Amino acid sequence: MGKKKRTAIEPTRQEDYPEWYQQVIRAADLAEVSPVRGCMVIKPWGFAIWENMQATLDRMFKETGHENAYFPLFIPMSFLEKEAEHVEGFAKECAVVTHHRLEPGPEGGLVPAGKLEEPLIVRPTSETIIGAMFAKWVQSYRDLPILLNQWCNVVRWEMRTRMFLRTAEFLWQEGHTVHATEAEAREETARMLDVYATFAEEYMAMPVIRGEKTEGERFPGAVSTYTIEAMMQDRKALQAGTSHFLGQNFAKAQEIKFQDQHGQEVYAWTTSWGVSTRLVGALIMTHSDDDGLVLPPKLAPRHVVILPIYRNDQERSEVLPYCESLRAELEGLSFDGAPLRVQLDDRDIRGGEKNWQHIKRGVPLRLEIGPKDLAQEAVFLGRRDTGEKRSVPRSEFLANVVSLLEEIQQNLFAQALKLQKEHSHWFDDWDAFRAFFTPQNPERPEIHGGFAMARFVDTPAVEEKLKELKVTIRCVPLDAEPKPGKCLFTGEPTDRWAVFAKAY
RNA sequence: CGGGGCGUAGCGCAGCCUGGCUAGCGCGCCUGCUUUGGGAGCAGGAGGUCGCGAGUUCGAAUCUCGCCGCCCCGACCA
Repeated sequence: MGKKKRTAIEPTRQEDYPEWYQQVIRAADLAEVSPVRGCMVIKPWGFAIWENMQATLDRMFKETGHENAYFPLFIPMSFLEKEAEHVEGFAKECAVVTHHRLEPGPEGGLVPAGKLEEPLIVRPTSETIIGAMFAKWVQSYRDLPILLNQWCNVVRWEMRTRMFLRTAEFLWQEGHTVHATEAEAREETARMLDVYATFAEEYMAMPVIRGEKTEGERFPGAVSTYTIEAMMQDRKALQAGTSHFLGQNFAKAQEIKFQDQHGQEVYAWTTSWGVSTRLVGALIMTHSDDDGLVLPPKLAPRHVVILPIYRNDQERSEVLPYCESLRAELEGLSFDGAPLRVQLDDRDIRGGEKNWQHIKRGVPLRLEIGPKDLAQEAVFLGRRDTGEKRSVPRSEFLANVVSLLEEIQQNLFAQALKLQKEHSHWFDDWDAFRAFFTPQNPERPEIHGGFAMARFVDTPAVEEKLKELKVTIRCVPLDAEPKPGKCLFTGEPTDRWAVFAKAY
């Protein structure tokens, strides 16, 4: 009779969004903080989601002509120093290795010994080390393009960390390519942004805005940075992937040059692009609800979990074979080009508890199978995204399960798109813009704001003004039609406009 | 790195201000019985260097100082 329905996650999103996020991760058993400052342990369920992301992206990279390779974790400090903007961008957050040995200390314990002649940086990104290799590999226009990708970990010594969204060490992929012409490199940059956007929308069911970063938000050393931006359920923006056109900046810094068709020695054009385990955080904040994680079927480690219900050995001996055969039939079906991922969970714990575990972990479909279902040749189906529960004839379920998963995938996308649209507005008026981003209760800010679209001129003055509101320019959408008028912040005439939001 | 909060059993917390029996409570865990279509009930039980280190004191979870970690806000960033 409580006025509030009990939710699996407390607090709810409305009550305390950041805490809700932490609790979802715990309840779904995705990850834990580790004894190492700023670093997380990704647990099997969380890692399985990442593996599914990896598998799909890896296939997409290969379909676009890329090959995987691996470069060292350690980068000589002098490499990082080569590109001025690049150094400045990363210098503040680098882990530095200075010794190569440990010796017993004077009062027990160990002390570093064997000082390195040149300190090594634990890679925050690999432009420089890969560029050094590119310089060796590229001599002729016939060597180009080189299209590489690596899956690895990187370290950025962050002041403030959040599980999946920002940790000192994280997993990612970084693509690095070299091209003979600017046009080709630009095309590559655009192609990979498109791969990311497609992945986000079709696999993560997460609508994104494709856009270009302004000067202040650009990758250190890049000529242009492109991004996909997604809206989380607290209406903050999350940069979910970036693709950089590096121009000849790194080529010049690292002497990546070749002889073209005319025998002229020229600098090459490079790109880089990456997505990280941050995508898991994006996934959580896009779809999950007050009962825990909600997973889009295409990335769910399990599509269907079968929960046998029985009271005694007699019933058990009848129910289990029914479940087994159901599993076998389900595994014979295919969804998104692979066999259905099915779990038969016959652990000896209470049904209610077990059921909730799978709800909290976001399994798209649950089948509760007891004697009644056997008698009716039916399954009792629970659907995670809508919460709907109903009995369905077994044959009908088997005939429809694949399209049902498709429907869930579509539904999650539609819901997320609806949220994004509802909280995206055009602004011509500074006061309205400010009101949009000002919480009602500054002590304990409620969920507010969203994506604001407005005209602007790309100057530091604008970014200063935005700082007061804790708002950033997310991007200039790629499909932005020029809209002549005045800059919302400075009043100067302009036809450029951008998406503004509070961001992670 | 600046401001704020927190750190007591696996999780969530009380106790601290005003130092003093054996450090409690809820959930979870183990055992038994009863249950069983829905996050079970009863009984019994296990589990704690009270974040770490110094200090004050006859005596510290409690007071003082230092350090570490986590969370929130800021600066910075994927």
